[in-house]
This record gives sequence, structure tokens and C-alpha cells, in this order.
Amino acid sequence: MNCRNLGEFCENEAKGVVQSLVLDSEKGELVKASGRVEKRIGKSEGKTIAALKSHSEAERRRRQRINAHLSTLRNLVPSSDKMDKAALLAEVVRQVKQLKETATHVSERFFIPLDSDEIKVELIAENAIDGTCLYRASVCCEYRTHLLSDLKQTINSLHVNLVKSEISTLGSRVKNVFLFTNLIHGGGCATIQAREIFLASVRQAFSSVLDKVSAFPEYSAYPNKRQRVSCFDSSTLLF
Amino acid sequence: MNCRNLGEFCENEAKGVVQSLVLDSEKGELVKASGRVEKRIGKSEGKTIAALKSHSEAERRRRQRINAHLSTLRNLVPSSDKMDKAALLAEVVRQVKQLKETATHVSERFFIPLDSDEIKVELIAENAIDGTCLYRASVCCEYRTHLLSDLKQTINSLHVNLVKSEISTLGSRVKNVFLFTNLIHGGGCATIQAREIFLASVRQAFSSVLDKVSAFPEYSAYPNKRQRVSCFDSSTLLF
DNA sequence: TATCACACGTGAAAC
DNA sequence: TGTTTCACGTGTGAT
Repeated sequence: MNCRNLGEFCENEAKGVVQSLVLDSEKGELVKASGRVEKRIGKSEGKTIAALKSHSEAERRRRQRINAHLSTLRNLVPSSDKMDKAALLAEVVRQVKQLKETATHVSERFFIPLDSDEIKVELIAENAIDGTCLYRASVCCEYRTHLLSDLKQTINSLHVNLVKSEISTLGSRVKNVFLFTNLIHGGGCATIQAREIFLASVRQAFSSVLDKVSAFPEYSAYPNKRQRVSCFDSSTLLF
Repeated sequence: MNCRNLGEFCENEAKGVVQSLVLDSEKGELVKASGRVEKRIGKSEGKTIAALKSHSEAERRRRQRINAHLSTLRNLVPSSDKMDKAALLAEVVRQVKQLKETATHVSERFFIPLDSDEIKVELIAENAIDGTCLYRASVCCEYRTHLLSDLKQTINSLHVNLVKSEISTLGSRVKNVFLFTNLIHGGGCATIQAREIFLASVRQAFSSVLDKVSAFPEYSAYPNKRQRVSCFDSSTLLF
């Protein structure tokens, strides 16, 4: 099909004019230029043309989708006008690498929540006398309503002895750190296996708090519009 | 040209076989399927085919260039396997926006250098009695050798009275802040115009310090390999 | 003039 | 099955 576009072709088709035919040298007969699949010009021709048309339209939509994202990226990248697609993408790669590296440096140096969700639970110290273990759990995620009370409930349900809790925010993201022991009425985690099971259950408990927001979108912090600034006042700090 | 590829076509061409011809219904004669431009099959045919071949090869290289960047982006974006091109780009857009927003929040709250180069010079306060003006200049850029001594020279050459200087680093980036007055031997900037001229000259002076690295690449901090960690010790702090 | 970058329609393959 | 994604070669305008 060597027509400039299918719309044009179909117009002519309606007038009974076939504009482009191909000489197949193997068979020595004329077939439609696109007609490698269908060997004869029959009444299925209309269907073929319709399929071809929808195909090219789908492909056009696909290109539009991709190009829309590319132009969005153009707006995000300074002075990227007059860059061709490859150069633009190269610049985006550079920027993303740079931003990620910076984020790494920031999180290495400061105790603030960043973009990636994170749950970390680890053993900090063990009391040699009574076997009491001190643990540190940190949870970094997007803020949502009831997040803090959910975390508090989680801590309560774990029946641990909360020693200290810290909270820090950046934009709409929040990071909580809890120091706790698993000992309330004597007796630590006797074995290494028992400890690992305990750590896993703590991780699981915090995970389900984070999963809540995806399961129930109404828990999202800002159903209407995402806010930029910190959303806490001291009265919210329940621990 | 409806051959699957040009290599195949050229093989047959060598045997004297022309595989694909098109019936041009306007003229009622056979021309090469691609031959809208050249109307006759002549001895320029070889040149046309060569041009077509180089054209398709160039286009292939262009596609490879773009796809290489896309696959680099795939590696930078977690769990982007099995995403199609459009979805990948959408995810990249999301990430870039997120990272930039986070960077904004960080720089709003902390005094640390971030990714974008920046020179800011502003009037902070004016002494009503003698007209002395206090200025604040901040310079954020990639570290390079001699940056600090260059900045010191700049300050000296401006003949200002340096009140205070601060420096902070993050990774290989550095931010300097200078507080100074333009008064050494009495007399402030009398008029608003004079102040603006002064501010512009200070900005220009710092700008040329930053431009130095692009003009003389040997000033680059890490000619061989970019380092990740802070590169200062206290002995470097000259101010 | 030749080269570059882009959009297009198409064949093939995945699902 | 029909729909979607990708690579391809080509037409075309810009430089």
C-alpha cells in the first residue's frame, strides 16, 4: 500500500479506482501492493482494508502517546528545546542519575524521609544478663490519615516495650523510627531462630500498615489534591 | 519498494530481476514502487538504490540510538521490565517529578547544595545612619580544584567588607554563602541604581568563577573519576 | 547538494 | 480471535 494515507486510498476505492498495484514476479500477476497475505482480490478486500485502516490508526495513537510523554519530559528538562529525541532522552538519563545520586547523599547524611518506601527492622543490642533485646524499626512512606494511630496500634499489638519513637517529615512523606525491646515480663528471644521469627512478624505488621493505603484508597492523605508542606502539628504525635 | 529489506532487493537486482513494480493509474505505466520522484527506470537507478539503502541504514542507527537510551532508563527505573515504551516513559516522568519535588523540599528546609547551579546576590539590610548595606551572596556549583581560592580572589577584587562566610557540601557539590558590606572606607551605595549596578557586578564576578570550569576543563575537580564523597578538610577552608 | 530528524503505514509476533 | 507492540523502510521538510 503505497498511498500517502489510507483515507486517501479509501476515497479512491469508493470511486472504483485502484491506485497502487504490484507486479508479483513469481506469479506474473498483479496483486494489491500490500497483498502478500491475501492472494486474490475478492470480496474480503473490504475487511482487509478496514483492518489495515484500524491498524494504522492504532499505530498513530501509540505514537501520539509516546510523543506526549516525550514532550512532557521536554518541559521537565531545562533548555531541551531544539534537542532531538535521542539527545533529550540522554539528558533525561543524566538528570535522573544525578537526582538519584543526590538523594542518596542526602539520606546518608540526614535523617529525613525520601521517595522510596522502606521498612527496616533490626536488632541493635542484647543485654547479656537477662537476654533482653533492643530493636530498631524504621518506616518511611507517604503520609496518610490515621497512619500514626495505625502505627501505634501496631506497636501495641506486638506487645513490645517501646523505648523511644522519633518522627520526621519532608513534604508529604514521613519517617518513623521506633526503639523497643521485646521484653515486658522477663525472658528474651531465646534462640536466633526465635529472633528471626520475631523480626519477620514485626516487619509483617508494619507492612500491613503500609498496604492499607492501597487496599483502601480513602485512607489516602489528600483525596482531592496533594499538598506540598508538612502536615503535622504536635498534637498529632501520639507516641 | 515493498521488498522486506534492501539487501534482498539488491541481490535480485544483480540478477536482473525487478521484483516490485507499481502501476501508476494516472500515467497508466509501470514505475518502481518507490519511484514517485524518478519517473523512468534509467541508469540512475543504482544511485537511487544506494541512496535508499543509506537512508534506511541511517534510520536504523537513529532507532538504535533512541532505544539504547530507553533501555538505560529501564535499568534506572525499578520494575520496569515488561513495561511498553509509553508506560516506561510515563513512569520516568513520574519519577523525575517526584525527585525534583523532594529536592525542592530538601533545599527549602536544609542549607545544603543541590543539583542546580545557582548564584544569588541580594540586599539584606541597610544601615539608616551611614547608608552601609549588608549583602548576601550564595554560590552553588560542582566542586573543582581552586574553586575556593578563586572565590576568595573574587571577594578580594570586589573590595567589599566580608562579614561572614559559610560553606556546605553534599557529595561533590558545594554551596558558599558570603555576607558582606560594600563599605570599607565610608559611603554606601547612594542610589537604587548604583545598588543595582553593584549587585550586577557582584553576580558577574561570581559567574566568571563558575564559567572558568567550562573554559578550562583542567580545572575540573576529578579529571579521572568522579568521587562520591565530600572532598574537603578543614585546612581547605580559606576564608 | 546531501544529511538529519520525524511521522507514517505496514509485517510480524505476542497475548 | 482481534488488539497491541515493535522494528522496519520510506516520504518529506528542514538545514
